[in-house]
Amino acid sequence: MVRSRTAARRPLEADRAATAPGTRARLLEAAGEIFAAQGFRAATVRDICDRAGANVAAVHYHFRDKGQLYAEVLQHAHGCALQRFPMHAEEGAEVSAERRLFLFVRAFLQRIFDAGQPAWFGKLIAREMIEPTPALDALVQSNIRPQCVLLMDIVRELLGPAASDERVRWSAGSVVGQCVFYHHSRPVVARLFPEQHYAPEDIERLAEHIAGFSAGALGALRASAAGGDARTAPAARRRRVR
Amino acid sequence: MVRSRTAARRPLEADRAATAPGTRARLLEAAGEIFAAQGFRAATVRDICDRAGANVAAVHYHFRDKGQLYAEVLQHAHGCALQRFPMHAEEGAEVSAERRLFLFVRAFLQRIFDAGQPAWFGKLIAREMIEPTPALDALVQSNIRPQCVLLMDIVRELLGPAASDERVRWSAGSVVGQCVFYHHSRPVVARLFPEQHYAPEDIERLAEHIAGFSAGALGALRASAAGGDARTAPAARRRRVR
DNA sequence: GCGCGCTTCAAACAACCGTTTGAGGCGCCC
DNA sequence: GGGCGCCTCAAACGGTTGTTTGAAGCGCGC
Repeated sequence: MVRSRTAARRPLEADRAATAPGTRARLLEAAGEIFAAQGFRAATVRDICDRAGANVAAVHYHFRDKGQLYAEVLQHAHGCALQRFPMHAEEGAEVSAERRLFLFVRAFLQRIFDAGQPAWFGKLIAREMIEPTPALDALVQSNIRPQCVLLMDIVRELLGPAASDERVRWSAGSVVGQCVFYHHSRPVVARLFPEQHYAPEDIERLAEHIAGFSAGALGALRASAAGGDARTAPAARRRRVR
Repeated sequence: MVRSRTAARRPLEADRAATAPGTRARLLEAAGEIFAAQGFRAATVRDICDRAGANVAAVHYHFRDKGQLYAEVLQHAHGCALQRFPMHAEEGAEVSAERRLFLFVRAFLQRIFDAGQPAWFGKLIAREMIEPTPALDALVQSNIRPQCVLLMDIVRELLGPAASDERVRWSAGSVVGQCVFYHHSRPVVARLFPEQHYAPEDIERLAEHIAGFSAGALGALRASAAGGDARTAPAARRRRVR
């Protein structure tokens, strides 16, 4: 059978990756989905090539082998996620710390549960958590660390100046932990609570809960650190979030 | 070659699992380590049997197949972790909800970060999260769900009777999410905060933070749900945890 | 037209995996 | 002691996997 061919009208000296939806690009896309869904070992090059509409030998031709294909998929996914999710929230001028916390949480959830193009990026990262590869170091430095300091600034403001670095760090972990929980532990959550869904409006309400939960906790910690509750520090007063 | 045999002096009607360090028990132990280290798919029954000092056919004999072996490993591991770190640390009679929350969190962390015998338990669970196997259904029903309702009872008590089921569910998720975060995202946390360690005393302090963070949040949610903070409901008053 | 790279193809190769088989060892009880 | 379960063993059976092969398709410059 002959597949419709749209490809390969290009000068000799051009880089392979430069052509539009060539076999190589389709392989990268298909491999990303299948690696994310099945893991490196369980994914088969035959499945990948089938989905990409390519021959089995194409993997050996365009990439050296299955391992090299996986490495390039990781870098490709990293690049996609970087340009798709810039870290700054587009809100004007002065915003309260509570509001910024909510914005951070909502954006975090939206990225994680994004059903768009690189939906498999989050899963690839989750797999890196269990079996880290050398590619993780670069990802943490360039992508994750800036988000981390952004959150820690918000948390420190809500905790007040008396909070220790360890307290700030742990509290930031508490916020992020709540966010990633519903993604990383989704199989268990789905079995315990089938009524939980992840449509955009569900994400919005979940973000409100997590931000409200965390703001309440940070306010309480600030108050209790300020010496019992004999005199509640000014910014420790609880406010309705949103 | 003949291995030293200490096994198999038992009446006919006895359950197989009752004998001491028989082939079956050695298989469970070896399979746990290898499944945790390599994942279900990547682990081979030949590796497992080699480490257990057993024949390849032993898996088919004692368990039906590789999948059944994995399922029993999961339940065995969780059972070990549960009885190794029970939540009720020989504490008498009446315990406050805050105290029970702390006990729950600490036991949860201890099970996950335990460096002792079933150290691979946490890794097995983490793998199930991103790559669920059919064995997960049974584990959730028989082992995880009871823990879940236990936590939800504590959370509901701290949230007060006015809390909706959804609020209780999400708040329980917030507590568990904080706990699993440091384990599941350990590669990232280690790169961001190399100073974070997980010795028993670190676990203790981390448990205090998570329980305090959560108790503060639940108290704040209870107060804000009770109509602003014009009149704080009796049990909504924040108490020092521990 | 013709040779020349670049790319794709079907088919096969070699290795490995989970599972099964059938024979036998071993302790136990009648 | 002889039959009977329980358990273990080496060996092989299909099936699947990643990889390789050699031939062919195709555009392009001469």
